[in-house]
Amino acid sequence: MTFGRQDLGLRSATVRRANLSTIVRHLHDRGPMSRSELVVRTGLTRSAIRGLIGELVAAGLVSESPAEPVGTPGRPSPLVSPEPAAAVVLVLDIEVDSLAAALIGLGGEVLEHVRVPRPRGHSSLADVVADLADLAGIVRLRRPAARPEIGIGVAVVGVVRRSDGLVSMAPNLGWIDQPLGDRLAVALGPMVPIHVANEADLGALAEVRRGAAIGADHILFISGEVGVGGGLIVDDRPFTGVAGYGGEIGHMPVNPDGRTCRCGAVGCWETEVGSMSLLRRAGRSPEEGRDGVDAILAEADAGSPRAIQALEETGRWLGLGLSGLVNVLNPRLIVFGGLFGRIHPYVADIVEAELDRRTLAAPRGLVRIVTSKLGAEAPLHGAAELAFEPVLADPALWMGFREIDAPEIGKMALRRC
Amino acid sequence: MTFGRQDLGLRSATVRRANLSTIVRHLHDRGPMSRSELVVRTGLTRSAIRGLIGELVAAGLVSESPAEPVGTPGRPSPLVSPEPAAAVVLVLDIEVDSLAAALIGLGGEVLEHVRVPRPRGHSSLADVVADLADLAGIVRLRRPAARPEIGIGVAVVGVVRRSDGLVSMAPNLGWIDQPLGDRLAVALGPMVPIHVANEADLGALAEVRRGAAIGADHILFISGEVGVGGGLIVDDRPFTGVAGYGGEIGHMPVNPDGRTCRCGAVGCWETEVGSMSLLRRAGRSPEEGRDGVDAILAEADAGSPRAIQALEETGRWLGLGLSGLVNVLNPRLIVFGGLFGRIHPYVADIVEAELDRRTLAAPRGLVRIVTSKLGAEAPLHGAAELAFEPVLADPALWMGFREIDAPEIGKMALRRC
DNA sequence: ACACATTTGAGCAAGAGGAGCACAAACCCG
DNA sequence: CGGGTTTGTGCTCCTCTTGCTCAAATGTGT
Repeated sequence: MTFGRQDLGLRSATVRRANLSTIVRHLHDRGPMSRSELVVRTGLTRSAIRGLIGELVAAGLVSESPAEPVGTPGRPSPLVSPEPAAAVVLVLDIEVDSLAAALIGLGGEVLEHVRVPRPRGHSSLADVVADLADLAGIVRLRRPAARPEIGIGVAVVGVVRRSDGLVSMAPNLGWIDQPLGDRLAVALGPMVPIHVANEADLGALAEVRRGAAIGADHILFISGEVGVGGGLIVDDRPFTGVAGYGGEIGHMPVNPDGRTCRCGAVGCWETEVGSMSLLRRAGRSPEEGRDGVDAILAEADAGSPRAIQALEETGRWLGLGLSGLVNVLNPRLIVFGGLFGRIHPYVADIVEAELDRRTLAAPRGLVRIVTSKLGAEAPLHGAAELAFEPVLADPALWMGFREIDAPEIGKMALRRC
Repeated sequence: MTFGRQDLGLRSATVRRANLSTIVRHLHDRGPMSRSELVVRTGLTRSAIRGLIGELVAAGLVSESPAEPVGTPGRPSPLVSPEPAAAVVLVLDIEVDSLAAALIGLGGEVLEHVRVPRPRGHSSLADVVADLADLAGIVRLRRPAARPEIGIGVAVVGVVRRSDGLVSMAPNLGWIDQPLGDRLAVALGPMVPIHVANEADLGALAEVRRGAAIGADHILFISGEVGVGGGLIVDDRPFTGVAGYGGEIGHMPVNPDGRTCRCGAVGCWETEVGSMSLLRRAGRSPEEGRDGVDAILAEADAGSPRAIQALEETGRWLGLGLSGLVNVLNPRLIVFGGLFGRIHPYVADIVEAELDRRTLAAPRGLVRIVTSKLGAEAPLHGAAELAFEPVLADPALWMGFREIDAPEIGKMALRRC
C-alpha cells in the first residue's frame, strides 16, 4: 500500500525534474552504470534516458565514458558516471573523542578527510566550532574547489533539532540548547545550506546507502559509546521524528530499579548497555572509555571470566532493549555500530537468545543483526548524504535552471528541513 | 528534507493520475469544497482543475452542485462533493468483546453499520469468519450496492501480516498463525482486494483522517483493553514496520521483575497498563473486563482511595512506557484510545508528570496527549481508509480506463501490500 | 437602478516532455 | 564475413498542463 500523500498537484515540469532526480540518485547511490542499465532500472525509454543524460552531461553533473565491450552480443552501452567534482559537500563530525572534517563528492567519493582526537569531557560550543572551522580550512586548502560547495552536513553526538541545528542536549559535550547550526553557519560561511543531525541517525543513513544495509528497506542502526543512539530508516527515508529528536533509544526506560541516567531519569537503557556499565561490570573505572573496552575484549579473548561475564550481562540488556524495539518497529535489519559493533562478536549469541525469549514470533522471524561496515566514518558519510539530498531531489536546481514556480517551491519550503 | 525516494521514472500519464488522485483525496479527506478552493489547495490552474473535475464528474466519482452565493464579490464557485455511492467499501472489525461490519462510502460516510457483542475468550477462526460473513450479509442486504464494493478492510486485535492477512498472534482470540485474510476472502467473495490490519494501526489512521488528530503529521495512537497496541502515523503515512508487525508497544520490556505476559516474556508494558493489572490493583478479578474498569472509574468518582490508587499506579506505568516511546519516536501528538481513552481524565496528571520526569526535554516539549474522538468505531473507519487507498491513489483505475503500462504497474505491485 | 470591480468558469492555442518507431551502429558468433 | 542481437539516434505523435482571452455571476458604490 502506497499512501503517497501529496496535497499539491503535479505539473509537466515536475516529471522532468523527477526523472533527472531518479537518474542522478541511481548514479550517486549505486555508482557508475551503463546507459542501458539505467533504462532497465528506471523504466524510462531509451529516448527519454538519452535526453536526460544529455542534459546532465551538459551540466557537468555526470560524464559518459565511451563504452567498454563486455563480452555479450549487441552494441555496448556507454558507462555513465557521477562526476565527483561537480557537486562537493563539506561534512563535519563531532564524536565523543574525535572531531573530523571531510570533502565528499557526488557519488560518495571522499576527496579529503581529516580526523583529530578530542579530549573527553566538556568543551564549549565556541571551542568546538573553532576547531571544526580549522579542520574545514585544512580540507578546503588541500583541495581548492572548482565549484562552490553545495552544502554542509554535520553529525553530532547529541539531540539535534533538524530545522536549525540547535543541539538540545549533548551530555558528552556538556551542552544544553547550544545553537551549533547557527554558529557553524557563521564560522564556515553562511552561503550554503547547513544540515545538522544526530550522529546515529546519519550512521543509519550511511549504512543504508553505502554500508552494511545497502538495499534494506527498513533498518535500525544502533550506536553507542557512553550514550546510546539509534537511527531508523524506513523505505529509504530517515525516520527522525517530528523535529529530528527521534531515535533516542538510549533513553527507553528498561529498569525501574536501575541507575540514574545522565538525562536525569532512572533506568534508561544506556545505563545498562553504555560503555560505562560494561566497564563497571568488568571491575574497571567507568571513565576508562574506549581503551578500557578494548582491554575488556582482550581479557575476554584471554578467557577472563569477569570480562566474559560483564559482556554477557551487557548482552542480555542489549537483547532486552532490542526486543522492545523490534516489537515496536518491526525492522528488517539491525546494524550494530560504535561500541556495539566492537562487542558484537562477543555478545551475538546472548543477544539473539534474549531476542528469542522476549520478541514476538512474527517480527522476530524477520529481523537480522549485522555489524556496521563503515565503522567510525559512518556518521561522516551520512552527513554527506544529508547535504547531497537537495541535489539528488532536484538536480535541475544545480544545473543553471533556477527558474521558480509556485506550487513546487511551496512544497519544497514545507518539506525541506 | 524530502527524501522522496523513487527508483522508477515518471511518465506524462503519471501526472494526470497523480492530479486526479490529489483531488479525490482532498475531497475524501476534507469533504466537499468549492472548485476554486481546490485550485488554491492543489496549486493547479483553473484550466487543469476544470478538466480533471470534468472527468471525475463524468465517471461519477464526484458531483458538482450549482454554486451557492457566499456573500463575497465575484462569481461563486460550484461545490464539488465526493459521491459516497460511487465507491463503497465493506469494513469489518474484530474486537475483544464485539464484532462489527459496516459499509462506508467515499468521503467516509457510514452507509450501514452493525455491531454485535462477542463473548470474551477464545473462538475458532471458522466461527469468527462465519459471524463476520453474517454481519456482512446484513449490511449488504440493507443497502444493495449500485456498484460493486471496491475493497474490504478488516481490523483485528492481533498481530497481522499485511501482505495476506495472516494473524500471527491474537491472545484475545486464542489465535496463532490463523489465515484470516484468506478465509475471509473465500467467505465474502474473492472478487475484491481484502486488507487486514491491526486494530490500533487502523485506529491511528482513523484519528488522523477523521478524528482527534486531523492534520497532525506525526502521531502515536495507543489503544488497549487486555492487551495494548499502538499505531504510528508519520507524514500521513501509517508506519507498519516491514511486514505490518510494527506497533506492538504492549510488548516493550519495562519491568524485569514484572509478571509474565501472554506473549511469554516477562515484564511487558501491557502487564502493567492493560486492564487486567488495573483490575488487580483495584482488588478485582482480572477477568471482569470492561465492566470492571467502569466500576473502578465510578468508585474513583466516589472517592474510593483504592480505586484512585490503582489508577495512579497504572498512570505511572503508562507515563513510564510513553516516555520511552516519546524518546524513540518524537511524535507530535499521542491519542489515547480504548481503555486509555476512558481512563485518560483520571490519569492525565500522573501521566504528564511521569513524562516530565522521564522524557528528554526536547521531544517532551513538543508532544501533547489527547483523547480519541472516534472511540470504539475508530478501527472501522481506519479499515475503510485502508480499503479506499487504492481508489485515492489512482482514481483512474476506477473510472473505466484500465489501460496498463509497464513501469507504473511494476511500482504498484511492488508497493501495494 | 446602473456602472464597475472582482472572482471564477469556458474555450482554445501553445509549449513541454515522454512514448514509439524506424534506422543505423557496434558488438558476438559461427 | 554475414547474421543475430543490443543499443544509440532522430524523428513524429500524443498527452497533459499552461496561459491567455472572454464571458458569467456576484457584490459595491453612486
